[in-house]
Amino acid sequence: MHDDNPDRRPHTLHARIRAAIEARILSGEWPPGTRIPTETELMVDFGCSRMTVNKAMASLATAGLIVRNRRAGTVVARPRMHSAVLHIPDIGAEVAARGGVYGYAALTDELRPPCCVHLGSEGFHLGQSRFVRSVHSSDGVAILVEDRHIFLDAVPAAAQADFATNPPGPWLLAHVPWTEAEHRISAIAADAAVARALAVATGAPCLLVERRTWRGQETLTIARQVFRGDAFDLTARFGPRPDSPGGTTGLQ
Amino acid sequence: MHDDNPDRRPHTLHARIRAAIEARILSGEWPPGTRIPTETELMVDFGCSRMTVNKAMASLATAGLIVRNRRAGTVVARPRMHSAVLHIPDIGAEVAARGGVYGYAALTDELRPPCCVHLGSEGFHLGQSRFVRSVHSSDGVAILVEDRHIFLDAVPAAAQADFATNPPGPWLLAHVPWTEAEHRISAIAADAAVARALAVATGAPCLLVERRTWRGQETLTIARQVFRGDAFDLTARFGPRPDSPGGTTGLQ
DNA sequence: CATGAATTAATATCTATACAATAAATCTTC
DNA sequence: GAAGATTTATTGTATAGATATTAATTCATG
Repeated sequence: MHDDNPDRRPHTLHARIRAAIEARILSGEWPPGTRIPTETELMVDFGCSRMTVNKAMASLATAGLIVRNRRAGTVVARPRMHSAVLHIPDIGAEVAARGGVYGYAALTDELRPPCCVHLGSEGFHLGQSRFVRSVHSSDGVAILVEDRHIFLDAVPAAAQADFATNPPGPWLLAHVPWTEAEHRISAIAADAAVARALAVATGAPCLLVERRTWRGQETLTIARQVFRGDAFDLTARFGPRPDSPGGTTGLQ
Repeated sequence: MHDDNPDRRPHTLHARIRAAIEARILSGEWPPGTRIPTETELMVDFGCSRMTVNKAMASLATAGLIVRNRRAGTVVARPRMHSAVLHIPDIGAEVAARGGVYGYAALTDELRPPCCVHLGSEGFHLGQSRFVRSVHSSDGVAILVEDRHIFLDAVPAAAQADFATNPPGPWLLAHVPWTEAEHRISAIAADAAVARALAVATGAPCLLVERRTWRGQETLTIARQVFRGDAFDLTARFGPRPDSPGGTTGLQ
């Protein structure tokens, strides 16, 4: 028995409408903030009833792709920090939320030619990237060492961004819509380089978060973050159903 | 400005219908497998149109609480292992998936009187619990030390379960519906007891997962799992929208 | 009995319409 | 021109009905 829906085109009308709008958002044709046609206009465009358009739009709204307001209309949502169930941590915001003074310093910032990058045991062939190694601190205490690759094919704007004083994580979240992320979390012992950067003993337990983020098939960024084990934890709070609250991160 | 919805009762009709059915499922009045009244019956019960019932049911279905089939009707879904975005790991299944021989041994199994339990820096007053300390291994190598409390007020059936040969995690997942879970993930150094149980050096990096699971307001279980840092990682893969694939765990 | 055709019970989708709720825009009045 | 009232554009919810789709069941036929 072959695939029942080979062209990936949903067969129901409201699903097709949803897919059409979603495609324009994810492709970047309708960037965040773009005003989307009204239900009445879409009803004419697609030659169907408003209820059908409404079903498609309601689905996009609960998915967080668009924001709807009575009278004001519907706009493409900007990428939201807290939308993910295990959210992508913004260390600066976490430190500030606890009243600490956040510090950021870039140690390395360079362009890297297309190469094979290793994540875990796999190797990937990837295009030119901007590579930034940075240290993040709270009240002068180093908390996190981060190695980040941003792939310029997928995110050309990253070539001009200022990562000397601004951490790349929040910049990416604010500017780049993503469709998928993978976190890999493990415990490692600090090696000499990490121990020096974090001012801990060699062999001290650290939390390693390796993250890869995609838009569609395209890899946007790969991050390798090493947190001080005694200063950081990751917290994810969620329900078995998708409408549940998102996660948080916490400094101990 | 006070709370706009103090009684927590949704004001729209389809949301009230959804809430009514959801309540019966979560309370256990309609356990998994129960046949739910047809749309036509509910339409009469609630005195509304079938479309309104349909909207409520469609929402429950996408949330994964019910399973709908044409002609066959609608039944309460059974709790699914993989529904959570960061899923609750079933170590036995993970080991088996990699062709390893899974081992489980309970070190302690006792009833504990109502007391205050500490999780992180907070203390909670909780009822009588069954406490099980166990070691999980892969091919004879200890991977995980787990301390688990199961609260008998919330899960009375746990008093009779056999945890001498069956790990409590999968038993809970199979028997107890839950509404919310919190994971707290950090890196710690192995203390003497953990080092002995896992056969690693004292001070070796370990991944600590503290998990608390609720049904409604009631705490079902608290688990403290210490994984060998060099043998385990947690992987979460997800999208910014709720219709994305779930997470996995992995043994390295 | 076995096989296939017809029936039927249930969900799935779509339409057309109505009215409610919200907030932006506009107008009135001082 | 500022404050308040009114209009209006847009989304949100609900209804009643129509038709499509699916799969369990029953029935007919060999």
